[in-house]
Amino acid sequence: MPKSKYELIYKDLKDKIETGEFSYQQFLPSEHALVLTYGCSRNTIRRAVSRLVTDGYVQTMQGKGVRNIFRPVNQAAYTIGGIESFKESSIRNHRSGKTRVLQFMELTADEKIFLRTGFPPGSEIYYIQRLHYLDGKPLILNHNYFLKSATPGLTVEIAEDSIYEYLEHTLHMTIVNSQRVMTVEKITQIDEKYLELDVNDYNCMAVVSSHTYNSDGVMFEFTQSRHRPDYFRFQDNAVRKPVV
Amino acid sequence: MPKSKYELIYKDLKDKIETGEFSYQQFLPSEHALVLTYGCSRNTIRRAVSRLVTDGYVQTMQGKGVRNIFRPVNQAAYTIGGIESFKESSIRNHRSGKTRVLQFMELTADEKIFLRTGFPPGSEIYYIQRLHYLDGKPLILNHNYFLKSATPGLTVEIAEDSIYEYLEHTLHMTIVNSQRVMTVEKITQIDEKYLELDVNDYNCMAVVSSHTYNSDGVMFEFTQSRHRPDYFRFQDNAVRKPVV
DNA sequence: GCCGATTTGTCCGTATGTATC
DNA sequence: CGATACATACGGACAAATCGG
Repeated sequence: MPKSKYELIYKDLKDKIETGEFSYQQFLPSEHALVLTYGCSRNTIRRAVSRLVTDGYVQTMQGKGVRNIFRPVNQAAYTIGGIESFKESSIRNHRSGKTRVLQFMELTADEKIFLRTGFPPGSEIYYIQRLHYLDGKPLILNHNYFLKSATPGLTVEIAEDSIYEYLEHTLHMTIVNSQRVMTVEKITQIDEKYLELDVNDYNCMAVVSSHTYNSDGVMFEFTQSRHRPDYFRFQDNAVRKPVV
Repeated sequence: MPKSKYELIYKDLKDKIETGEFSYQQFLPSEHALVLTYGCSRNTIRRAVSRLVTDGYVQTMQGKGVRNIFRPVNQAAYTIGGIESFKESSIRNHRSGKTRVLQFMELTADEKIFLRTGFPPGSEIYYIQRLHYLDGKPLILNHNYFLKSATPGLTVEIAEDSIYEYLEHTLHMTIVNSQRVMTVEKITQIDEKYLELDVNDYNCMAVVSSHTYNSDGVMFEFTQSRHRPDYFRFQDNAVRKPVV
């Protein structure tokens, strides 16, 4: 599939920044120069550059130019702002990921599940408990709740590989956005057992809860990810906006 | 100061969504209709809507429309993606915030500080320890390192009010972006003392480390924020991008 | 301090592509 | 198929900030 022009330019500039073609603190070519280089309109350049800004790769300054502020140390681990499956981020970080399914069951949402997940009572749900290993170490314990009507045909085999791959490639679902909340919670006996934790060492952990939507506007997934505290690391680039 | 047109439209739509003018899952007026309503070009509408998308307020769907997916429960606490001072977020959440300065000193960066903060050895630094109270409860313990050459004239009085206000309004600095990393760490005796924690209850906490840049491309601040685990809550909206 | 050249920021109008209904 | 809606792309205009002469 041919990508859009601004995405190609974005990717090209990103590569050039990552490979050090522009040094730290150096200005990129002006928008006008990039227009000539890529043979496109200024708007298209600006779209590509604005993605680099949200990635924290560059900063733009009116009257001056676009400055490279990328430093290679940033590559590490998980980056907030995008949605990624465990399999995808493992590959991106060149690590070997494995997934073990601890539980796989179908259930009907009751009041208690409604309060936890937001799925209305009576909804048919797949509940899956999975353990994600990175380089042989159990790092993340996931409690997944999938709305059966939106994600029919889930199996243990799919859950062991990649549920997102199944949803996107087989069911042709389009995953759009995910509302996430990060908190710190006490570890449970289940965490202790499967993540090989010692409650005398760490007694709490990072928990990421997410409500995920598809392009039909359906909230089809609620997931609670429980992360080993000593390996948890989330990155983010924040942009200062004028106070509204 | 007159804001730009797309910002005004963004704010207006955001208000209408928050006050429930559009119900959950309902479609907003089409871009064309909004063009007529606001008397502007379609590009301008699209810029406003795209900010709502990154806020997680709406999702756009080609051929269909723009769907409202905002739910009031989202208002809570701190939202990732923007840079906000403690004072600003207190006001935004209609809470009473207070700041107490525990330490205020000037020092010269050595190798150890360089490794922790990224400020090269020899840099003149303000080191400030501050405790942030919300509704009378100590919630956040901050270790601030400010580059003296970029932030001259800091005082205890300023640190008790708002350092960002001083930097932006008095020094006319423009704060651009902040690279943040979230981790979970063991609590220290200092945390225990000032945040009124009991190590037998929680023995670790959420830590947000940030490197902040101004419009001169200078990394002028390193801050480590240590959050009470039982009150820590960070929100985020992630948008699924096509795999690159 | 002023002026002009350069650079990014905002805004407009238009055309075409693609998805939905 | 046509109508509608969002997505991409182009070109042009002017504003605002920066910098050098």
